[in-house]
Amino acid sequence: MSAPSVGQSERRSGALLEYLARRMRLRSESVLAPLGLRPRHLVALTVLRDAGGISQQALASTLQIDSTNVVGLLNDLEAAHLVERRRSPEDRRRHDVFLTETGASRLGEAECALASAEEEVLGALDPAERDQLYELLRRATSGAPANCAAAVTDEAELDASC
Amino acid sequence: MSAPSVGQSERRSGALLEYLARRMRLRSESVLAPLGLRPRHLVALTVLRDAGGISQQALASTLQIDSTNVVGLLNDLEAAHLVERRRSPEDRRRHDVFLTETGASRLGEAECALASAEEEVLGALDPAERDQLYELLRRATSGAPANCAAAVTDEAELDASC
DNA sequence: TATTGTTATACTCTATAACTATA
DNA sequence: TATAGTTATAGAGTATAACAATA
Repeated sequence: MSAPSVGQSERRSGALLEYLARRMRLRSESVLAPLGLRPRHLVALTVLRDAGGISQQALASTLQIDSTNVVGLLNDLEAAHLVERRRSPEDRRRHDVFLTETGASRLGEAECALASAEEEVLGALDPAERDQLYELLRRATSGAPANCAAAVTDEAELDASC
Repeated sequence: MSAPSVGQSERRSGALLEYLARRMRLRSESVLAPLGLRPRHLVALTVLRDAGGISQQALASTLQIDSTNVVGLLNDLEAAHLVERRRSPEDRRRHDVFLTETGASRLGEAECALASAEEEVLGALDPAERDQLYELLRRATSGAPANCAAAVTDEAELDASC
């Protein structure tokens, strides 16, 4: 490959995101393994740091994974004492999920260890561009994840436009 | 979740990328299904548009997937007449892989159809920011995918720095 | 009756090992 | 002997269906 540009004609970010995320995930795996974490554990911990105390359902919706799989994910993390399930006093069906102190510090270590993975995967970008990318990703992921239902209804119209 | 920021303390893009790519993949799936494509097919086609004629090994290395899985991937795409395997005249062990005209136009349709998925997933970004993101992703993914071996050796030092 | 969480299970994706053919 | 591609197969990851407890 001689300086290839993946996806030029329609300028869609989809394939590029998939491509870059895969590279990052592969490199992250080996860095996270010594900490007993997998990439999806990292994402879950990261979400819980900001949204601690949410229910498993809400967590599933935020992570966009099936709620049945949240069970296993939390079983892993709880067994490692990184998160805690507390039966909600308001609604006894619910479990509120919290990051433990151990979990918070483990997450910090993980993010620290990820420096080398980023170094490699984002090597083509200079520090300023990496900051820019981080900021854009942060803003994009901060966006309301709840607008899915509304957006789906517009789908047909959008498709016709191009 | 009240305007959460996923990953603030160490400012690592890893979890954000994984998170955003997953959202994009999930939305892409339903958009691509009518075209008989899956997200990983799209990535493969996108790479082949720019690097047509490469061997299956090289494709595996570029896509960062195991070469055994390239077989099945290409079987799918070849059955749909989107790519073509040609026995290399120089080295008869090798298959050179090419995007067909059908493949190129199907890829165009797919990218077009992905507009709605992007609209939804990148909804928090304005058009200028989306262009900026696209450009950063394009540059990051254009970087040499061959430097893995070299970079791995530096790993230990980098880890110690933070 | 609807919802939260759980289990069991099937399906997809991916990786490992052994094989064929060319070099 | 080494490399390109293939097959078979086991392991993760994910989704679907049925169930228990609570609302």
